[in-house]
Amino acid sequence: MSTLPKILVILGPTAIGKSDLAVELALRFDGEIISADSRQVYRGLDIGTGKITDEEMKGVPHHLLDVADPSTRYAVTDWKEQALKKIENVLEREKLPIICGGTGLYIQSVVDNTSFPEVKPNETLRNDLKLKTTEELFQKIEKLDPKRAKTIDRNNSRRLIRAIEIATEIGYVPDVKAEPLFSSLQIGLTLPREKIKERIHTRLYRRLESGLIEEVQKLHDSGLSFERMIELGLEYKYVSLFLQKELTRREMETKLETEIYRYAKRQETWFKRDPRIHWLNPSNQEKIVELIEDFL
RNA sequence: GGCACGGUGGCGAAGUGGUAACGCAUCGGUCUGCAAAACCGCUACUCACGGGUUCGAUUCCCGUCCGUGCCU
Repeated sequence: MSTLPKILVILGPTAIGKSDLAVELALRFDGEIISADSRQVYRGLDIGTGKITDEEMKGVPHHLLDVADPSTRYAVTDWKEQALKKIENVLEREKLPIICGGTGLYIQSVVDNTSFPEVKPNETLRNDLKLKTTEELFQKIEKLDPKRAKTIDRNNSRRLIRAIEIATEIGYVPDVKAEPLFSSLQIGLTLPREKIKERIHTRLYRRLESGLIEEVQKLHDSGLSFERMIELGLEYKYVSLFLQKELTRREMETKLETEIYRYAKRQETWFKRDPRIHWLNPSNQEKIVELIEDFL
């Protein structure tokens, strides 16, 4: 029997209805929500990320929203560190921590407590490596850590650079460790692809009507570069391109719609490989509640 | 009605007398500090239709249909 503290995880692709469900469950099981969304951590990214509003929270405390400035880079390790603290706090208050979000890597980092090498980004090294071809980068990591080279994606320069960064600093790339700190129940929300596509469509147009474009313009006016917003992806990326006249309104809308859909598919692909996830239709609340009761 | 050009996978777009580049989407997948990111793989037994020439046509010829532009 596990004596680890219990946490609940609500995950799934974008536009599936995670936030609403999480609030309902928090009310029912006396929980607090810890958002696991790599973009909702940024202040000012509201409409585009579908950040929950105060009324929608219905008084349920939400953590890890608006904890970073969008011009700075916030990464998994930042999130993991903060999330672990928040979970401890919630547990101390004898409430149920509910992690809710669609960023698989973040969720995994606390569910499995995966380790990340303690090597900080080395900008000078990165800039240097950026000039090399993936071929060259691969040869470099092969020399530094042949074991890591065996499994790394040799076409992915971003990964190659990080691996080289780690290996040059500590000599090799350490294996990932996973030593869970909590006992977690992961509930995955899903719907047929067609449904997801539909929901993405209507949600996008709702966002456009509620001022998505204005939000991006405002962020830009306040000093956030289009370049950075393009990095942030999806809504911020394509609306930025539109505002810079690189896309027509129509092109922006259709491109964005398919990109969001593709993102949803990537999320599903990520989650699919974790057999511990209990997949359910978001409207099947009875079953979800039942699962949680059994778990608690 | 005449003249011209064109009809290639879901979309865009190459191309050749010997049997179909590429981009996007679709579908599948990867994942050791940027994860809404980065990266990988698959996908036209077929080139509007009918006939002809040819050993062989998507590619040449004729006709039909459709589209676009120009002209009367």
